[in-house]
Amino acid sequence: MAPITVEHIAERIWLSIAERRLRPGMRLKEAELAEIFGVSRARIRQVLTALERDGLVKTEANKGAIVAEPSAEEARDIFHIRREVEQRVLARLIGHLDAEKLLDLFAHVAKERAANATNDQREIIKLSGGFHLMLAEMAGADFLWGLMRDLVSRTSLITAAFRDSDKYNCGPDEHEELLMHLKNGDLQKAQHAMVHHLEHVENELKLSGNLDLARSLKDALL
Amino acid sequence: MAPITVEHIAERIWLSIAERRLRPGMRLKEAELAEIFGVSRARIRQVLTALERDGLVKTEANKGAIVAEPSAEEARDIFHIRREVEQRVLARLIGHLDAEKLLDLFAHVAKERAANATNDQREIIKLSGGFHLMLAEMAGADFLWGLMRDLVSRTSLITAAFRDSDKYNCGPDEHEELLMHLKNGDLQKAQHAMVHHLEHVENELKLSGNLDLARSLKDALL
DNA sequence: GTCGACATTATTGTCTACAATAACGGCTTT
DNA sequence: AAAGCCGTTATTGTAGACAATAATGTCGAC
Repeated sequence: MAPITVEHIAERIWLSIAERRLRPGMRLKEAELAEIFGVSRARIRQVLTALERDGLVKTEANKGAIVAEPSAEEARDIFHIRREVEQRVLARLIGHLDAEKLLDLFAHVAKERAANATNDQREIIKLSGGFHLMLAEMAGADFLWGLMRDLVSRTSLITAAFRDSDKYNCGPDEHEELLMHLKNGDLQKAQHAMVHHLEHVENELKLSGNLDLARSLKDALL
Repeated sequence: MAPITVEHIAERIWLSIAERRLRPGMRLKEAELAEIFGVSRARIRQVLTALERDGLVKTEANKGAIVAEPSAEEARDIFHIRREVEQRVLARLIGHLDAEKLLDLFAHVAKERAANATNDQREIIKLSGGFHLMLAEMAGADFLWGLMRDLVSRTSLITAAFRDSDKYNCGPDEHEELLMHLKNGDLQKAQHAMVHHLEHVENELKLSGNLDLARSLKDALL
């Protein structure tokens, strides 16, 4: 049996948040999580600090951790910064790209397509974020990769919080279009496609209106 | 006496790195640090994960932590992203600014000036970074604030690694000029001043120089 | 009956001891 | 003598026990 690692647990929680099974504001008690995953509290503590770093949970001293409750303004900040980071990633990637990497990327998109066909939500979420992280990793820029991991996590949370439908769709088509431009070595078009892609995701969220799902108790009663 | 908190230790190490008393590549053994600061290893562990999040140290599984060794390319990435984030901070700040906050900001610059006058390096470092964090905090944007904390830390490291002179100078004059534009409510000029300020800092680095060896850990921290 | 102080309980924060792992040095072997 | 294997040692990873803190419920006074 595979060992239960910190990353494994963190991913599990991330997916639960992205799938809306864990809602913003929900409390995450250490002992409870330790019981569920069959590990010690020390391990859970590491998981929670990692999740906090990625903006998925918020912890307060002596009060424990809850699933983060992003505001609409924060969501816009995140998309704004993400736009810049992704463009930078592409600029750095252009120099490091070779045929093998391109093949890997296209293969990844193929997997996304397969997951979409079978409607496997969990897989779709993992692969959608994975595509963007893959670009950052191939760019060989550790700092940007770390930022992207953060931004992808936060985007998942935002999507879960502000999207109407249950579908999480960072579409394969737009990913593939992007790859075509990369294959042609056309940075500007690739960046443009990326920006368009992100705007597409952002525009499907209800960021302007009042958010109605999973607010805190006091907000719900006022 | 004040209790030794995690943040306190982290700041202490951050300052040592910024002052070049801890050099990139230097090993940070948990037991040693615990001894020096008179706390348990568990506490040190928290400190190291916090420092890793801010890009100041790099840890490898079962191999411990070392002071991070940023590359010149990474440095450029960091400055590039920081430029965007700072501009966003200013954009968000404009709406939240009032007379009291402006006074606090000017007071902060005055402190910077005082520290410069007495040539108190440690204070200069703290205040220089603090100014930028103050802007982010006043903007009321948690996400951007977190990013800025990260970026300020990394900038300190970069400055320590790639700068010739021992002076760390995020000048008060340029900070004050920025504040004047904010006071006038002129976002564009403020952003322009910020970009210029950051370029100024970046241009004083030499991105080909490399680093030399390490002294003892105790000496670096005392 | 309501407000406030106090005791109780639940939860997080910290420390110490133990286990696992990787670096180091000596030994054997060719 | 050099290279590779193996045992020792140093260092990190993990777990469980204990302490501190905040939330909750209860009792008493006005």
